[in-house]
Amino acid sequence: VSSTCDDPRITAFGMLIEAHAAIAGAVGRDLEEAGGMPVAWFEVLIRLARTPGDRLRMSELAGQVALSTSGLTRLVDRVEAAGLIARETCPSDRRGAYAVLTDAGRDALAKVMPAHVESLERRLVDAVGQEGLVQLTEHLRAIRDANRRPGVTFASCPGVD
Amino acid sequence: VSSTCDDPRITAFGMLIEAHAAIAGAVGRDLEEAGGMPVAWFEVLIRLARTPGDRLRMSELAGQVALSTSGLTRLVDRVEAAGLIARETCPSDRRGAYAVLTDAGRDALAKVMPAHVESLERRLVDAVGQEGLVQLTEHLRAIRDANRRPGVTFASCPGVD
DNA sequence: CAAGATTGAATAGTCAATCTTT
DNA sequence: AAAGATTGACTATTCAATCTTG
Repeated sequence: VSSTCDDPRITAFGMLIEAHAAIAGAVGRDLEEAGGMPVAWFEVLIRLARTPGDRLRMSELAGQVALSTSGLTRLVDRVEAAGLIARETCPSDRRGAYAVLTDAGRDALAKVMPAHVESLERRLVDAVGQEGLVQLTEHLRAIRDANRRPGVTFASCPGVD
Repeated sequence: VSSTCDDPRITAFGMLIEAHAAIAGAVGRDLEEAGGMPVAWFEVLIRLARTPGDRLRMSELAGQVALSTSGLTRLVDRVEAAGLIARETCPSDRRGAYAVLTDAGRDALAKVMPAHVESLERRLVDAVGQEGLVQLTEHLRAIRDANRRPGVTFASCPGVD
């Protein structure tokens, strides 16, 4: 039975699932402690902060945080209710909406950032090393790019991956 | 604002989230097509098939598939209802339960395996290469090991990572 | 009373259908 | 009629509480 079970591809895939769950869980707990913020919220805030104008279209943001558009709508609902982001209708295309970082959101982000970076240093860099971090990032980027969702092409907004 | 936002540690973490979602989604869709089986079911079956006796304690299995014990209880409920695994009480400690692969489960696994491996070859190996796959696996293993959940130590059952 | 597993209540996510604008 | 976003119905997961056995 076991012949194909130890296939390196299957092992790699299983490891991706385990590693993701382990570190997302651990970093999430760190973040809750530090700033009382779910890791999904942080991902939204940081993606916005990285973008010129501190704003991103809903679809684009959905792709970046790896959620369906409906999942993102609900996540944005929650973060907006907390006052950390706001919605703005796109002036040039009134079907579209932007999620925009508020001042409170910028502050919240700045507040948790040091603890978060320290958490990542400990949980990520200590595990794989400086050099490993670079390798790992490139591999993961290749995997992401090779497996983007069919629908989520969306090429507007300047590409700040 | 943007200074710390492009920190390589933050980028790496974000990439892990995106890559995981992208490939888990894609492979999951492939698997549904091929064998009509959710990827979570496959993860359960393969972990059992890799173990001597084709059985694993509930807690141990929970750790391996990256679920809480209650999450695993429910997943096992579903897979058991489909007849692919069965529960057995542990003879030496009647608090504990084993999840055991059934013949039907072994068959189902064998049936989807070729398509699954082909899917991984395309989506994983084509993206990072043969050599990359090995590097990636080791990095992920390091991350997993460095961030195991506090409660999920559980040292019984022979260790077939 | 601690450990292993399960259950209840609550949360977050998905897919399919809908609404608005192009 | 297609694109962007939202909503409704449903599924899967978690945390906290419970039950059983050691």
